[in-house]
Formats: sequence, C-alpha cells, structure tokens
Amino acid sequence: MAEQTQKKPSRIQQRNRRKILDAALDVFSAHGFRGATLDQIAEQAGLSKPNILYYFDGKEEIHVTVLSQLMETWLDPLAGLDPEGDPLTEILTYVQRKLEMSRDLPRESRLFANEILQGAPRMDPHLRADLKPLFDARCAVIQAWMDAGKLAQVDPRHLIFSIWATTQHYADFQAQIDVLLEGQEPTDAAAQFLQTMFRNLLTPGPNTTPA
Amino acid sequence: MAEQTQKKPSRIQQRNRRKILDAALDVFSAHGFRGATLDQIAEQAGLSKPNILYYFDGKEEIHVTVLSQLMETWLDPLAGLDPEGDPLTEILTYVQRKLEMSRDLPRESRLFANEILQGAPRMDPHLRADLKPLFDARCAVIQAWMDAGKLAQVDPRHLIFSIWATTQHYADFQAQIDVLLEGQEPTDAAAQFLQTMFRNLLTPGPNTTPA
DNA sequence: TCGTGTATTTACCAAATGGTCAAAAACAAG
DNA sequence: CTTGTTTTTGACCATTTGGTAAATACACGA
Repeated sequence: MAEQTQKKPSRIQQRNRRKILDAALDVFSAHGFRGATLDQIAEQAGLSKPNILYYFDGKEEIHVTVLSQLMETWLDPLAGLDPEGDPLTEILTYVQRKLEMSRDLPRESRLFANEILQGAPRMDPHLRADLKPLFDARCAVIQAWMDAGKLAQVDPRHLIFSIWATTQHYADFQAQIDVLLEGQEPTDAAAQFLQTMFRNLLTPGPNTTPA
Repeated sequence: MAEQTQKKPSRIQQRNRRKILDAALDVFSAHGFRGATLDQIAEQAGLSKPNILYYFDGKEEIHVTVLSQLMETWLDPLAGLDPEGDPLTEILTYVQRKLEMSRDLPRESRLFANEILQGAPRMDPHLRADLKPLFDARCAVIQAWMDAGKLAQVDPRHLIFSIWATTQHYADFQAQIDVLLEGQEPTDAAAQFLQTMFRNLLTPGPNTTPA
C-alpha cells in the first residue's frame, strides 16, 4: 500500500509522488486551493485521478504536503542571514536572494500568497512553529546591529515586511506588472531600485529617523 | 424585470443590489472567485439564491461588477497625486493614503490581490483601459520632478510598485502579520517606517544613486 | 516462469454548486 | 377591491468534483 509506516518508498513511488507534487504546485498556485481540481492535477501529472488518490489521501493532503515542502525553501534565505557578516551586505544580499526567488520560483511565491490571502487556514501552525521563531531571531540580530550603530535605526519587523512585500510583489502581481511594463526594456531595473532603496534606508547618515 | 435597458432602478432594487454587492465583496475577498459560492453570498446578503439571480445574470457578472466598482476606489489616491504640489509631500501623502486604505478597506485589497494572483482573467481589460494610462501619466510626473532635481533619481515605475507592495502587504498578508506581531503594541509603527523609508529614498542628498 | 505484492484503470457514487422556471407573494396605481 | 407589475420563493436540474471499490495490469524476486 501507499501507507507504508516505515517501509522505504519504491523508486516508482518516489517518481510519481514527485510528479504529483510538482503538478499540484502548478495548479494550486494558479487557481488556489478551491479553484484547483484533482482532475487538473491528474492531467498535469500525467496520471489518472484514482491513481493520484492511491498516493495521497485526498486533495487536502496534497495541498498540505506541497505547502510543507515549500516552507523550507521559503525560509532558507532568511535563515541564511549571517549574524557575523557585514550588516548592510547581509541585508542587501538577502533582498537580492528574495528577488531572485521571485524570478525563479514564481509558483512557490504565488502558492504562498494564495494561502496567506485566504487567512492561512492550513499553514497557520507552520507559521507559528517555523516562521515565527526565525523571524524573532532575525529581528533580534538586526536590532543588535542597529544598536551597535552599524545600521540606521528602523523597526526591524517592518524592515523585513517591506523586503518581503517588495520582492514577492514581482511574482505575485506579475499579471499587473506585465500590463504596466509592456514592451519596455527588460533591464533588471527592479534589482537596482531595491538595492538603492534599502541601502539608503539602512545607511546611518544625515537622513536618519529623527529621535 | 431586472434587465431594464434604461429605466430608473426602483428603491428596493438599489437596496438589494447594494446588499448583494457588499456580500459578494465579503465572500469573494475571503475565498476567491472559485472558492466563493452563490449560497454563501445569498446568506450573507440575507436573500435567497434565486432572488440573487433575479438581480444579476450569474456569479460571473456579480464578480465583474464588484471588481469594476472597486477600480474607481482603488485608483483614487494615485489619481489624486497633484503635479503642482510639493513632490516629496505628494508622494509621502500618497503612501499614507494607500496605507490607510489597507487598514480601512482590507476586503477590497484582498479582492484585488486575488484577482491579480490568478492572472487577472477578468480584470485585464480594466487594467489596460484605466490603470495603465494613469500609471504612465504619474510616472511622467514623477520623472519630471526628478529631472528638476526635486527628488532623487530612481525608477518611477519601481517606486510606484514598491509603494503598492509595501502598503497593500498589510492587508493582503494580514494573517501572517498577525502571527508574527502577536501581542505586540499596536503602535502604528508601519506608517512611521514607510515614511522614513520613502523619505530617505527620495530626498536628494549624499546617499543618492551613483551615476 | 511463476506468484505476490504493487500500481493502474474502469466504472461508479454522493454531495455541492451554478442555474432555471413557474407560480406565489407583495406591491403599486386606479 | 382590482388589476398589472415587480419581487420572492420552492422545487428542480445538469454538471462538476472529491472520493471509492473492484477488477486488471505490472514489476520483480525466488
């Protein structure tokens, strides 16, 4: 059966589960949970619907599995922020990595956005268990940098929010951006803009927040 | 019938259409188009399902109507940006207004986000017809301000994107933010942060973009 | 090659859902 | 009250969709 409690998954099982999860990422990210159908996932995966339900207990389980896997990938850049590195460089690198993820993994970004938009019904536990601790830890690191005078004083929490918002925007609102930037040079102006914005924000100098 | 080609709508008709559209905003913004059901909308509106279909031709038409109405509200702040005003003040005021809209009209923000996330299937025409021209016009205004040396030189298009992204983030990702900021002082730190960020970005000074 | 557990398909089902229709209320005007 | 119009409803319908059961095909080690 598929419910092997501890058996090693056969090669064919691994392959099919991967195909299903990849198809599910496609479909869920494009239509949301309720908008996606098992038939669509089945077709995309090149398998029959009952066959898919042979590998997963139901639509819900597929969705949860995809979201769980996504979580790791998604937290990776933030987790990679090095408390020992140069503060400004670390943050600007983080911005850059997030921006690249929007480019290279738009499906993942949209899937995540979809889930949060609906109130994170299935992801809330993950957010509390995985994201929250990491978020708090990174806020503390950034705060320490600021206290040491290595960065301008701003609210670390909203700094992170603004990084997420601006970078993920390019994946999540791509349809809008395509309309607004139609036919314009594909220069990577976004990267340059964001680097400038966050550098200016974080560089301690004459423009710092008034006490 | 409801299909009066030019007749004035009766008072009861106006009232019911409004109830339906408000209920639809609730339901669509919370579950997306496919996730929303006519029964949910009917219940929320306090009407029966057939009665709803007496006022609207179908689910699709309700959705389109809500989106169209939303468009005006949504473009209003950008349209209100005054080319004659003080550049920095104008933009910072715009940021503030957009942030307030995220607070006061989160349903609208999420409905919009949902639609764009799905690739703007029903809104694409509106984007091209209404948003695009306004966007181009405002970009030109901002560019002129920069050329006159009244603002630091950055890409106006990405400036606007970043304003949208950061402000709407507070409505669209509220579920996530609630988890991450749980139990923290409800100070309006977001407003202060964003004002600082965009002021530092746009104030011509030592931290300007390198030529 | 054979047998056994694995994988896949065919044929279904029940619930949900968008939508219809005719008739009943409700209502307005004379 | 009566008549003509607008509004509302109850009873249905067809399709979609998540899911199941049983039968069939397949892989692969003995």
